[in-house]
Amino acid sequence: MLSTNDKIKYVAFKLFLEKGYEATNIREICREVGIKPSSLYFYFKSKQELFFRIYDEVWEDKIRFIESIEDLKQDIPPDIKLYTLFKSIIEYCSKDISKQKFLLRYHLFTPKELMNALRDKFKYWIYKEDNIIADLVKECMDRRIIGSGRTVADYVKDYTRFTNFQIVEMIISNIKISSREIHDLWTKFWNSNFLNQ
Amino acid sequence: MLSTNDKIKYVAFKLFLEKGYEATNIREICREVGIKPSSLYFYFKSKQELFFRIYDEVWEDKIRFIESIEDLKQDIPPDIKLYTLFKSIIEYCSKDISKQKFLLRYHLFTPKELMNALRDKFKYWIYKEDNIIADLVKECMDRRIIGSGRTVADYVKDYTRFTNFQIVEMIISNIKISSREIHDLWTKFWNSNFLNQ
DNA sequence: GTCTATAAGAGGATAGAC
DNA sequence: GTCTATCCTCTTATAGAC
Repeated sequence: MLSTNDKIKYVAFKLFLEKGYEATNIREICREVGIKPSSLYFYFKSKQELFFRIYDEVWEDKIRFIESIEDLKQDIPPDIKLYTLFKSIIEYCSKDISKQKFLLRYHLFTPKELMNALRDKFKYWIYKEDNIIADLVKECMDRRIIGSGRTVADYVKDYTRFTNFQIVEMIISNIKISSREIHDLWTKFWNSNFLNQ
Repeated sequence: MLSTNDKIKYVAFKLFLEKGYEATNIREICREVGIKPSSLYFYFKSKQELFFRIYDEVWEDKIRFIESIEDLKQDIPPDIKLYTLFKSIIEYCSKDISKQKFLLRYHLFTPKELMNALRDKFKYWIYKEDNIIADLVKECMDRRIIGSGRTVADYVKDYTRFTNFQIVEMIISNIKISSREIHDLWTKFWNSNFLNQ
């Protein structure tokens, strides 16, 4: 059973995703939750605060998932770890694409009144995600698995670009990527972008 | 010098793209145009009508561009025409990506009150675009340039999917695709999806 | 914690003068 | 064609009772 606080966030997330921030109003959220608007303001001091709490939790969930991947903590070659990370993220998104669609919506079409705060938050979370990837890339370079002619940042950029693109494809086409496809996509990507450079 | 009608559409397009339909209000459009709200209602009977007129014009512009490509009317092999069409569309989008970003926004995150009408309009325009591609695909099959093991519709789907994804990549990454890249992308796509099937 | 009641303003749209 | 003035509804948010 969800607490009132969680119910509000659950309903608001759904409406912010489907209808967008501006078109979603407090009354509708409250109607679906089964409370009066004044009660919502007991939990969240404004519509903006409600939105940002949800936004942060979407990212928190993703980062926590990545940090919980057991294989990344084991003594495994770092290139295998990069593949495992990619595969895990795609599987995480396949299970429930709505969180990624939410992020895409607000990164691509940010409401003006959320712009400044959202840009800072985005930077913060991307930095966290990039650092995890950068550590693995560094290890690959140290062990000479990939060339040192490019910077770590370049490799990280290619990796996140590749991963994000698969996510966007899943959102737009509304299809899931099979294990076989994940493997094929990775092989193509790894051979053309990371090896022999 | 733009007419008042065109000025309204120009300003409204910009705001509908950047702020979204719900967050854009008539008063703001009128302020930027330099008229009073009641004057806008002389040209457009509602906010929805204004939006749909803009939406249709964005598609009209794209279809008119495609129909104006001289090479598609010449006596050239149909596979070369398919490449020319792809190349032309990417160049058309490179010149001004905002129209495609507008379409992506409203196809991916459609305001509820526009949903039904927009779905019908979308079907109408996609049908037009697909027919142009289907004609070229049919010619390729007739001349045995591509295999007949798949339906025309399958080929068309692959083609539009491929093209649209390059457009989405341009929108999200905010970069343009060079002539060289257009050619390489096409070769890869053609060899893996159209030949020997 | 949840309610009723309401403030204060912004929204789309219209009537009718010029 | 463009204006002034205004209608009516919806919006976020708050005050204060229980």
